[in-house]
Amino acid sequence: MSTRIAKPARAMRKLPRQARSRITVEAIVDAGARILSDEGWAAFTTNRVAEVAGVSIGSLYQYFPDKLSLVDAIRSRHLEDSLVVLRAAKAKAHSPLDFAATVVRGLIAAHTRYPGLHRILLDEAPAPQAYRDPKSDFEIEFIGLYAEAIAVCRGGAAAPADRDKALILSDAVDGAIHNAARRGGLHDPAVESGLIRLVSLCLADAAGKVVS
Amino acid sequence: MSTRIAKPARAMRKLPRQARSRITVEAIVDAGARILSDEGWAAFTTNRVAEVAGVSIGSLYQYFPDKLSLVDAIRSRHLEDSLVVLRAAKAKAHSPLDFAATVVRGLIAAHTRYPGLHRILLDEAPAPQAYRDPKSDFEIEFIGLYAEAIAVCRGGAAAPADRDKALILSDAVDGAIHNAARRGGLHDPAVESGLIRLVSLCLADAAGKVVS
Amino acid sequence: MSTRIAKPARAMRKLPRQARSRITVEAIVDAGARILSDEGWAAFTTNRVAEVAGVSIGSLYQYFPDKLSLVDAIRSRHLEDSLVVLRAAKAKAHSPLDFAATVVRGLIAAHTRYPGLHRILLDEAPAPQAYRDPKSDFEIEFIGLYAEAIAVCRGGAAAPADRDKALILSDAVDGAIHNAARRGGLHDPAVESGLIRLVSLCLADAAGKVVS
Amino acid sequence: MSTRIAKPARAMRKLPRQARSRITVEAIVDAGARILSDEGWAAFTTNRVAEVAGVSIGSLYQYFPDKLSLVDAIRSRHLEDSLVVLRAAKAKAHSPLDFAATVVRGLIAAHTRYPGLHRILLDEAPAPQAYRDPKSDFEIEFIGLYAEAIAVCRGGAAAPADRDKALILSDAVDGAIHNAARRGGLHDPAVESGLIRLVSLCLADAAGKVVS
DNA sequence: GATGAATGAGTATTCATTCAT
DNA sequence: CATGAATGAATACTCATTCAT
Repeated sequence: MSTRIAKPARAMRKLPRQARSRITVEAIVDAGARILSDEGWAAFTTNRVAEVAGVSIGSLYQYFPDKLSLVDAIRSRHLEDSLVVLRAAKAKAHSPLDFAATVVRGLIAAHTRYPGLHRILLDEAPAPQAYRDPKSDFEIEFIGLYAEAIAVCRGGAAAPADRDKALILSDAVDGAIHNAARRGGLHDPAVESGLIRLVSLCLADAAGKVVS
Repeated sequence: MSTRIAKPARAMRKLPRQARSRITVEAIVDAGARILSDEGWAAFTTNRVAEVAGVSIGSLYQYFPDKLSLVDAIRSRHLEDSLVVLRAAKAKAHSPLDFAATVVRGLIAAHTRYPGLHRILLDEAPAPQAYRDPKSDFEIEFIGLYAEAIAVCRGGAAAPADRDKALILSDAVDGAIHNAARRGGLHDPAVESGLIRLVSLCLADAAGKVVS
Repeated sequence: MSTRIAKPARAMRKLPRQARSRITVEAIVDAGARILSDEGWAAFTTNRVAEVAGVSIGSLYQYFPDKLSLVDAIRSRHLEDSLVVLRAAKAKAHSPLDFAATVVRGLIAAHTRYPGLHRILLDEAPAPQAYRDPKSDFEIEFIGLYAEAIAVCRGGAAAPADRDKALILSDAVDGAIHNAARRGGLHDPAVESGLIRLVSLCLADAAGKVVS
Repeated sequence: MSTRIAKPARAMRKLPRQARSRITVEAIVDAGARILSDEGWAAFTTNRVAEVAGVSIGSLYQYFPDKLSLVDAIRSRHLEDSLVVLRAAKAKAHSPLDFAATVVRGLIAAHTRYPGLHRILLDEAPAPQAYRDPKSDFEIEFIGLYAEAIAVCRGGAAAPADRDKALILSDAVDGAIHNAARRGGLHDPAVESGLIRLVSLCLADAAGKVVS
């Protein structure tokens, strides 16, 4: 969650069809993520990524038309993780508390994998145009999942206004998670419980219910 | 809110004493903010800032030891704006709805002045060390104001747990505002009303009350 | 002789493996020496060196981490020339006069190739740390050759005190050659004969003999 | 010895006539020498010199037309010290050993005062045109004093060839002293005695005598 | 396809020098 | 005379990207 992107505006130059290619691409993305996470945006140079990936700079450009497309690929991975969390949580939306707990714990876990990466992606990496694109596949599905959760919670059909509320809720959770990560307080129990409370409160309210 | 900073780690090289100097410094900061807002981080070159400020590059470096210190100066301005909003809202904290409306509208207004600036500051500009410092003067006062609002709302004395709740709330509002700004939807009425609802809900809940 | 250095403290960034690379590196060092010799330290700009070498500035930095390392490379060449002279002269050390004549003429010749270079290297180019290092490979071999010459002249074994005398003699010759070069009087016959006389006098004296 | 200069090519902009002016000029030269000696050539900026001298940069340029003229002024001081040594030694030239001891000890002392200064002046500071000028007042007197010493030692009248020999001897001593200073071995007893031996040897030889 | 040498536009920063006050 | 704010040409060095091998 957070850096909202799905279809990278700058797509990969060619889809890796052969096994060897796919391995190369993966090595590059891995190296990039590791450098970004461990050494920061300043150390994230295409030549260094190629070196760490054990690949020549020429090969890197065989698969990524430019530096930004590499960042996008790294970012996309993380967005997918967030989607997985939301998809899993939707099933529990009948109980605001269960939904909230599942989402919050899942997102905290997703942000724990590469601790440094998200801060860099958020604070230092230049965001592509598509970044704010509300029309991106990711954005549509992600907000849609929140909206469905609201509908499920209400026990009725989905309403257009649900998306508005979903948007606010999604953004709020995004801010809370990332700012906690920035502070290094992602695993503070008060953060988890406070955020779960916020989510269940909002979900219930959006669904026309009241939480005790 | 958002980019949390107070005392710029990298201070200015020399304080402008004479009137002429102060004008120069102001022109530089203004030019920097304008470039950042209108043209993005990539165009934010020290030489370009000096040019737009109508000042020589040497003068820029007379007052700012390096590029980052200029970014800090620009950032500090914005943080002060956010503090002003919170200070004003605290007085209305007895009514969750009034407090929420004042804070949300104030912050939206504060983010309207330089529409592009905050996204750049958040997404592209490299953040200094102090950025995540929960011990910064700004952070302490900002969170403190939220916590006091909770106490006022409850009608009792301030409790330590108030700060935890204030933190979550502050971060959530931060995320909602900035993501809306990213999308260009900062003035969507649904955003304003939805966020006001979120804030009053959380404030009331934190104060042990229930909102109808 | 003069600028005493052997292993450049600041080594090259990468060793040129391919033939193309070696040519590039050589072109850069050549261009640097020519500029230093003909136009002086002030004109010795990395961009200018690259231009004269017919190479891009990027290529220069591919092989030399910074400007100083280039100066070191140029300097090393010259030191090697001086060593060659001393090595050749040692064989004639049984006769103080022959040794003196060989050394003096050889050094004068070595300083004639790039007339301006040595003055620049001595007077204007910033000297690296290792410059005064008496422990450098160059210094050790260079002084050692003088000391051996003293021993050979005496017809006995090498004594520790020989190094002390070798040091003084080496430094004195260094000063005489370079100051003559500064004056443009390197080829004045009086300089050559006077210096030969000085060297044979000192060598004989150090070896416990008397020159007629 | 060494940095040969007398009449600075770039003279001072105006001679300080009034007492206040002279004090200012002295403060500037002092500050410059101190910075050069303590912090090196890189720290030797006109603005910094002015600051250390407690003078405005404008005032510095009132007395020195440019940076080089300041360096010249600092250098001249040192040359004067060397002249004083030679003048004192001339009286003892009847004894090669006495002359040699006086000169060597005096020069070593002169180079001890500002230990760092001479290395900088020699290794890092750019030398002005006049530097190698054999026609400079300093050079003429300095070499003349050596030549006179030779004549005195011989007990006869001065001969033209004496200057040639004086030149070599002067340059050799220069090299020995400065290289020892570079190594930090200026006070090594072996250096002093070795150099005294060299000087008396050459002086006696030039005067047609033999030293035991 | 892979390689890595080469490119060169671009950037932050310094510092000698001027000149309005 | 003194001040110090302002100037801006100059420079070392980086790094995304290309392309000959």
